[in-house]
Amino acid sequence: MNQGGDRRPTISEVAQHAGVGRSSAARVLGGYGSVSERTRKQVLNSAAALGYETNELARSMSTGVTRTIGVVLADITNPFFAAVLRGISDATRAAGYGTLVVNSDEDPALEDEAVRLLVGKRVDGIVIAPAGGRRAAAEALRWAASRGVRVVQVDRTLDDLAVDAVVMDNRDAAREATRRLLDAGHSRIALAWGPAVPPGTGARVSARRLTELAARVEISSVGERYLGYAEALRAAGVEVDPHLVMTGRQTADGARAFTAGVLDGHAPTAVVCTEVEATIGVLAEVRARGLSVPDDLSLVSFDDSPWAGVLRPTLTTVRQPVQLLGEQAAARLTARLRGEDGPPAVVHLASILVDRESVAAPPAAS
Amino acid sequence: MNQGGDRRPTISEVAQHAGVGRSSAARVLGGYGSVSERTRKQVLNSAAALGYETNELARSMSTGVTRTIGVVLADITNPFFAAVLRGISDATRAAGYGTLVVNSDEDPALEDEAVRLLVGKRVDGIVIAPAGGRRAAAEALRWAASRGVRVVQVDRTLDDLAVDAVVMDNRDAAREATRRLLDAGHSRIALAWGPAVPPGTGARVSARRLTELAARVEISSVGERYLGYAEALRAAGVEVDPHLVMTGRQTADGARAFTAGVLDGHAPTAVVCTEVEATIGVLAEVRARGLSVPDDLSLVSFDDSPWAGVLRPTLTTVRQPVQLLGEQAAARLTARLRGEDGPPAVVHLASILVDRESVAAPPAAS
DNA sequence: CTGAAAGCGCTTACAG
DNA sequence: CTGAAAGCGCTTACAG
Repeated sequence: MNQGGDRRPTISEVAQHAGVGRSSAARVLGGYGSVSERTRKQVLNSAAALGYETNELARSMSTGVTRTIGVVLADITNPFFAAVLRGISDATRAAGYGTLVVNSDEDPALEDEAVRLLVGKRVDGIVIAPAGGRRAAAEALRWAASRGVRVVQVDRTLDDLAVDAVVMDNRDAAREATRRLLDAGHSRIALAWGPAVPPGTGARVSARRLTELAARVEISSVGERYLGYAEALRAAGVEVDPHLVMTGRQTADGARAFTAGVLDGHAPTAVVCTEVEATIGVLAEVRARGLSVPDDLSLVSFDDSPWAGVLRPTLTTVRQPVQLLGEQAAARLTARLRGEDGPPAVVHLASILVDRESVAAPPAAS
Repeated sequence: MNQGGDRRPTISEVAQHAGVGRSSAARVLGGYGSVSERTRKQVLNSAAALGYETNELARSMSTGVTRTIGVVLADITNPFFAAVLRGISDATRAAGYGTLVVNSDEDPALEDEAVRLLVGKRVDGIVIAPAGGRRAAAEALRWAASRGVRVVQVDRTLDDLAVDAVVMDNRDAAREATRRLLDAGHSRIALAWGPAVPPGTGARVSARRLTELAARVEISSVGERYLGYAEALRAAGVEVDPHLVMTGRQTADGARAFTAGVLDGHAPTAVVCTEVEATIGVLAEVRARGLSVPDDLSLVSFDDSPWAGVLRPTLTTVRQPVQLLGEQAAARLTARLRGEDGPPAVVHLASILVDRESVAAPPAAS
């Protein structure tokens, strides 16, 4: 059995062993107040002899501070969120905090439950990538924020939630990506994926409706990317063709189905993929048809990955400083916890476009 | 500002509001003991009215149980560990636990610090992929385990640490992978990566020495993979050629350098890649030289990824149920926490070989 | 500088 | 069933 003595010595025991009062022992072990050099030595010796380690739980109980922050992300299995978490975790660790993670799977109900769990555990603050679109209710989150739990949003923002946020400049990034394709001579440019159409809505939606969805209903990062895409097209005098904007299920399979549909019709000559999974879905369909990137279809994707440099062709991608995103969010949070004041701010991080081989001129006769 | 009333109501306040004793209120809110239907109603009403939520911290303080488990992994940015964490997190959440994660970056010092942090926060148990090789000191971990903190090892095991473990059957998997190559007619088969040679040792090591490193010093999963590779070769009457076993820095760049070296000499016709990063390094070098997989070099890799199906050629890989690995580890831990008794067990999970296009017969004239 | 007391918000025996 | 008391292991005022 791996028992072996469950008890850990307490301050009282150390004090007794050292022959000093409890408060004195607490002062040296807790690192506050002042004590004579002599008693400090005695206490330290006794602590070492007994193998004393402070009980953070008890400490938190009396200080009201846990030095733990909660993190709610869609799915850490997604490389994007894994990197965000890494950034958060590194930054908070450096500041002396522990990190409690929960996956929300983009499910508002799970998210609410996660937030309640974290608040119940008395985390000092929460970093969250809110699920469910800009106008999501996110009751637990709003409740927590209003009760004084510090929260910072990462990657996405909610309407009417006045707390700090750190996001990528998604609109800008998508505009650049689209422009790269425009500059190469394309005008029929697809987007995988765009704003999701609420189930039940007919599949057909106007460009105007897409813009509305993007601006109000969609997860803000996805919405911003659509907006950037549309802006780039319009600036080049190209109309947004709703057929070329994916509005179905936001998964690799969804992207693949979208690609199949669009390739069967008046096909695009290029595509912007806003997520790794979108890229994978698009490529799967393109390859299944024996088509070639970039000869038949040019492609720009988001979220650079080590694989992008090893695929053939190598992929032109929007590289986002994802880990930095997490670090900044955590930094914002710890600053607030340190008492930093001031109105909520939203920090935008710029991305860079990495040119590789997946963009070429459109096929001659189209 | 997002303050707004930092105070949350306590049991005492609810009791007062309900006009009952503190203990009664505690009984209904804590869900223990027995109370009359009447007082239960009153308490519940008051709790709702005041917006009472139990303070888990205080509860933990008196029960000695935090319902939180600690997880120490090398790097969650690695898809393998991300999936492990996901599995752990799902399983523990279902069992009502929170998950505190820390990255160790394969650094024993960071790992020790992480374990201490977790023990300080009084986690109920720890799931860890120990860094530093089978014989690692892992002082904090051994200390924790000996003090009654439940620990289970995942993906790797330490010598002389008598606690549960859940691992992949790495030796078996590597044997299969190597055999696939042997069956295709290869006999010069490289391994990226194999056991790391401690810095300072000359680059040249014998096959015997490699086996010793694999069995005793190397991280157990990596060691097992080397052992499986060697067994398959020997079973086919092929000698292990130490030149074909990567012993340098275990990174994508290290794998690339190894590939370059080996391709400059008496080149192998096939390679087994035991990690995603190894695969990426090998492919990078192969492509830089304009060589073709599988015409010039056959390849089997570990850790299936969505990308593997989209690369050309698609990659023959060993698919491991990584998320399951995490789930099982967490299940083991929660079972122990529930009081399950018995000697420490190590659970082996089988992997399956997914045949795709990256294996062919060796080039005719070699 | 130092010690005894009270308090953090729960749960756990202990009487009624 | 119900309430008052003690205790979990710290920190925080309060006297000396």
